[in-house]
Amino acid sequence: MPAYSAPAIEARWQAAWDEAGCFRAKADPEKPKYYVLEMFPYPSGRIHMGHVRNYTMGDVVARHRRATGHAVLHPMGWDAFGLPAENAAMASGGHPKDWTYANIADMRGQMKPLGFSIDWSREFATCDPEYYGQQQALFLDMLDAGLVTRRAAVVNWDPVEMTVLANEQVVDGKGWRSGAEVERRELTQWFFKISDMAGDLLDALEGLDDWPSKVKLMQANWIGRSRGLELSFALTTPAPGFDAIPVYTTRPDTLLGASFVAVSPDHPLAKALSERNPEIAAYCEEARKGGTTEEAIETAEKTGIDTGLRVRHPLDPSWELPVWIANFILMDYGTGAIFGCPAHDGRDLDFARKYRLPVVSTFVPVEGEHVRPEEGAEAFVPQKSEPVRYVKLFAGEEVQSGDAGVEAAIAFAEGLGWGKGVTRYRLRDWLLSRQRYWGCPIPVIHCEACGAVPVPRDQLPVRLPEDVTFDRPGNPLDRHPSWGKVPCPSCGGEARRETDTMDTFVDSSWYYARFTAPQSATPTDLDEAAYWMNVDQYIGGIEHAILHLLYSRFFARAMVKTGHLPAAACEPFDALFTQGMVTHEIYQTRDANGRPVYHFPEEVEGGTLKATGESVEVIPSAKMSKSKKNVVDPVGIVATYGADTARWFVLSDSPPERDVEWTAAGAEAAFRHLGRVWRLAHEAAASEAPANPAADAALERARHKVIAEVSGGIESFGFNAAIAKLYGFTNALAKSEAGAEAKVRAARTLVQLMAPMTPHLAEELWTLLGGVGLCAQAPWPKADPAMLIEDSMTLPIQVNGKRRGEISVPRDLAVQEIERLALEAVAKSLEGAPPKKVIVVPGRIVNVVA
RNA sequence: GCCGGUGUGGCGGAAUGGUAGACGCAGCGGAUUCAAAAUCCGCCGGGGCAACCCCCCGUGAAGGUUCGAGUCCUUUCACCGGCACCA
Repeated sequence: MPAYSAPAIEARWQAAWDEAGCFRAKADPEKPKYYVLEMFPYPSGRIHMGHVRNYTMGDVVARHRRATGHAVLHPMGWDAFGLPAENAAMASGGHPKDWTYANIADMRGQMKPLGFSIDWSREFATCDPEYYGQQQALFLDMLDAGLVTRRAAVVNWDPVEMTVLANEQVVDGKGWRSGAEVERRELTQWFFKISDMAGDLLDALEGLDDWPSKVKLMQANWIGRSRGLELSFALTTPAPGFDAIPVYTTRPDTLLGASFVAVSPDHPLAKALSERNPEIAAYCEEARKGGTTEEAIETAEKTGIDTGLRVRHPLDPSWELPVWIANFILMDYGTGAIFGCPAHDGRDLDFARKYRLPVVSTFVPVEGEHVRPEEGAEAFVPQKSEPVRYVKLFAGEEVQSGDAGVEAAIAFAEGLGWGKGVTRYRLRDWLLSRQRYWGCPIPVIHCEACGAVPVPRDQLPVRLPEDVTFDRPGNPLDRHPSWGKVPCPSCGGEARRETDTMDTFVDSSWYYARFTAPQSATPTDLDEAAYWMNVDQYIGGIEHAILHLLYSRFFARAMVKTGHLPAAACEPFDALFTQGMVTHEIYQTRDANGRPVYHFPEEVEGGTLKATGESVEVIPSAKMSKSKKNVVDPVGIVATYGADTARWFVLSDSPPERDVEWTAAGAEAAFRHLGRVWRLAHEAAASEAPANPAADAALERARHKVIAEVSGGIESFGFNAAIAKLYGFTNALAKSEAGAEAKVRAARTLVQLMAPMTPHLAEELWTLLGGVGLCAQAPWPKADPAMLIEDSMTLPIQVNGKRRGEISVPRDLAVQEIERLALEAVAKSLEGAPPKKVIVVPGRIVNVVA
């Protein structure tokens, strides 16, 4: 028997699959179709274990579906635009294009040896002009359909580099390279009008039965539908151009607890006041420092400035409230102005305490002790569904839920005409402009006479110029000598190209549709899209739960609206699975100054550095990252153990939705197990043992059971559980005294069930065990239901919920008889006392209440 | 700060409200071997007991619902993901 050696077999079977064209996606009217897609990778240049895990899961699904008679589409591509390519160009002087395509070639070379059943003929990169040209066509159609708009938006501005920064380039409120304090600055930008679809995007979540409920919940909270009141506070102090401040509130029932009105530093009123009042201007400038992220704004210390203006309370003409400008009010949400009710909002309370503004409770709990916020307690913010007792009431009942209070307040305000109930969404329009080079150019030409004019479709794609340099900060498109100078398509006069490129989320919002016809001369081919869409199973990281998935759902709707997808594809992903990360321990020593120094796992052995013998500190597992050096290179693992071991390991130890910790011992164990299967298969193939009726029947029973368990495990994404069952069946086969024929049959089933996870090993042993053709093309085994039924079973007996014995009974024994046997079995524990009650859960358990 | 998730032996983890710890790793004992590697067999949550039986404790912490809770509810702690220009 030859020893198990992956290098000897894996390349050979990959060639055999290629030659047979096993993985070419072919429409077949005789078969149900199945489209399985994993989120495509960013071409960083190296694949990592997270990729291996993600694509292995998709591959298991794809291979299993092929075996169960589906026409399968399983494509791969590259999410190839983005910042890292420009950063690399700045750091080492190359060109983003060269860097990106070289990385793609490297990564493809690292991926192919893993044996994924991918239809590589459909591969594309989003930076291919053939792809982004179609994206420009889509953009123009969306522009025509009224789905695109242009207006001002706030960006991170680095005042030293004079350039826009991405959020990740802002560290502690400062530019990552210049170290200068970042400012929030307004720029005119392009938007997709996703907020027009907010209601539909929210309501349609309900129909996504095969999405994780946590993802649907996160999306629902992100879209954030709220019912509230829009009202205006009339100014009692004159202000130029303003006689009132419109405010939106989701808690109009707390209006009698209002103690101030506050506007965003970006509010028109704040801007107007800044022009006349240097103190206010200075405050607004200060408040605009720091990054644009919601996190930065929410966690910053709350500050404000009293404008000196006063407004009248709508419920009491004699009641005046001060108007503040405050840094925690977002201009993007509602009207950019609020009324503060410190008693029932934590942020307002912090603000009120800091600036000694009044705190007035409007409701208290219905019962129980309650310390009011005005007496020093925390803000009282119960769930809106919870009933509370109103102590400052102007509408509805004294005791009512917050929801009822809100509705009563809205009805009251509408009745008197000083406010109106509105439904608002937290979801903002999708800002798609980026002031960067390495992205899809926005196909628009700006003409002084004609405005923003679409590039004529016959001039697409608008290609990125290649003669650009990255020796300075800022967008090379802006400073390119000739690229931007074009005649206006409308009047022929002098005009300029738009130099903004598209957010890379645009690229990944429709690639799933492009895979159905990747060479089409239009964005999609409707026949192909109608056949292959929707994606039956989408697999990727939980970090994409909100933005990528929401944008893709929006794009699918936009593509339906512009005629690029059939109506049925408006929800592009039928089923979604979010997998966990691959983690690893971190090995750290310290340099002379006590700063941490990280070491790669392969440099460490037995808690010490191989090179110097210095002992390392082991930090618990975290997501693999280059900076912490806790990465394991799949290429090395494949070279040492083979692709099958890597694939088996990433699926075996953890449930797929959870993180998995890569350990050298675990990889070793996976390899040993594959070797064991290898030996058992060879032993079975060489066996001449005569039939052994009892053992043969037992093994056959176990064979049917494992078919049922593994099939169910794969279908429900219980890959780790399926693998545990395969371990169990391997043990059963090893111990079995069955004859040669039964053992060969069992071994053949074993390798076939393993084939989705370890396809190369499976092919080799399939052939050895007399399997016909390629295992990759063999039909999936079926379990005989009759073989799955056990004749007798063990029932545990509890007394007061604690296990005190067990009985073995025929599976269809009458309940009375089970009860009698159960009482007999636990007679000792009952000490002669008659039981109060006996609960028999047929087929499960008996509980005696003593 | 806000939204979402996770927490079970030395470790990764299993368990439709029904025998907690399947399966694997590590460890321990044994077989095989001149020896080792490889392989095979057995044991393996904590405590009590001479001991199989048996008894007590045990699923981050504290309460609750239930005949019965790792699982459901409330509070709380820790860690992870997202927060709109990282992908």
